Amino acid sequence: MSKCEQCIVRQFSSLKALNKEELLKMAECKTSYTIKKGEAIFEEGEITNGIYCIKDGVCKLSKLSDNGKDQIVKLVKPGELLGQRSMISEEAANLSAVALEDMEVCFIPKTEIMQFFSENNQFSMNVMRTICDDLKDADDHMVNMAQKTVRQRLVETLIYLEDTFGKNEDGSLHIQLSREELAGMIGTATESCIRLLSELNKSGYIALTGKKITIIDKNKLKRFA
Amino acid sequence: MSKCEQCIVRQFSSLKALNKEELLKMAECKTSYTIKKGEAIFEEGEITNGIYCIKDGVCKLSKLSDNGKDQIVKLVKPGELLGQRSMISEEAANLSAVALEDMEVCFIPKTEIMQFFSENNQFSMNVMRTICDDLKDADDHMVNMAQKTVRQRLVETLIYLEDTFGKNEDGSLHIQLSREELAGMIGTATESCIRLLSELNKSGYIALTGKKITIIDKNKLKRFA
DNA sequence: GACAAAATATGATAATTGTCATACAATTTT
DNA sequence: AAAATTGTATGACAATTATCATATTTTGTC
Repeated sequence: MSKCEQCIVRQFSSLKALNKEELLKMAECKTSYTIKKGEAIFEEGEITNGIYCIKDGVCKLSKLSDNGKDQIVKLVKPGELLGQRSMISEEAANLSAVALEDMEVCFIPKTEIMQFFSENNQFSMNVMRTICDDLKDADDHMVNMAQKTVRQRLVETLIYLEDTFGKNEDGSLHIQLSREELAGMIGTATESCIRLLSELNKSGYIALTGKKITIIDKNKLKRFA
Repeated sequence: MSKCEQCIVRQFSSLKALNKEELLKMAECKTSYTIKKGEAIFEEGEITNGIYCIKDGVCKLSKLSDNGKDQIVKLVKPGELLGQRSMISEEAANLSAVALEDMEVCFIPKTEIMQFFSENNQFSMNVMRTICDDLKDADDHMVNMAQKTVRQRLVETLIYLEDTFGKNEDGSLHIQLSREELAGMIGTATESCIRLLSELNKSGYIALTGKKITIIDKNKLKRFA
């Protein structure tokens, strides 16, 4: 069992407010998991009874719509926590969490977290702030979905992916999404997504090499949308 | 200055966790306002430095999109609190709050609320839970915006309005929204909204009498969408 | 009540987006 | 290595939705 005290990603999450004693307690009750690309950490409707701290890898949070398509609501990076919302609301998960890469996550039981809540006010405030940030992002995202065209959403998503997850040495987006997943992020049909990528490619804003996507001129792309 | 202790709507908000002493303190520092229909409680970008408790009337929370249209993110009823998110995140308001009816609201300064946070754990948990509920609603709303047609969104919004705000004696929706506002809720052009209402009217699912909208058969309408 | 302004309604048309079909490429399985 | 499966790409077409123009109705103001 590894020590939470020495875990680097913890510094980036709400958990940074925990003191030594609390970290030792947490290290004792946590469970570590390895999740393979494509596997689910939890699924919509599942009761989780705790939260997951992401140590390594990226996952998607998505929801199945009535039309059978999976809408991706958020991508989650190392250092972030998963399942806080359902735990606090005492509800089943509203979203599914599926690994986009191989992942390492730690599970911390609800009882433990609830105790931190009642004893460590700074920790509570951190969690609250994180959820508030998520709410702002969700509201903004919603407005974009409602008011922007598919092309605008695609362009903004590509820029977001580069800014958030970085590029490979060859300049292509580091994070690997299938066309279907990209379509699920921007909220459109897979074919429409492919078609628009094609168009951006032909116009010279991006380059497509296999599944790799490279943004050629970010500012030009921004202005175009 | 009226007593918070006797305020009925308080019972429906996170504020129900406050004890007698805290309520007395709050009554002393709160400010009551009357807001006329169409007036703003606060605007996007404004620094609020506290929260508003809605005593009477309904308001819309909206955000101006790049295309110049106002997207309505949420409607807020008596008993609910406004401005919690920006206060906790220590940011300017992300949304504008504009009265849809004449309103009565109370303003409670940030310093006061922050003290309740640190001294009353139940209150903190209540606020957290409310924000978690908002986040779930926002995520679901986002998926709907991304995956459903304008017709589906209109139908679901009409049903939501009846379920949430009730009907008049004549059976029409109690809450009065302009066509532009309704379009702003479902995320579409005003003309498209009007056209679809017309269509639902001609098909007998709803009745339009002036600005009044009456749902004729809720179940049939649901099935239609 | 008359006028101006705003809101609602409808038509015509264009643009966007989704769906279905099919082809091709890449990946996995046998 | 061949076959099967899956993912990507593109064409053709239909459906949805936005935009612009223009009536018509309602509301507010003097």
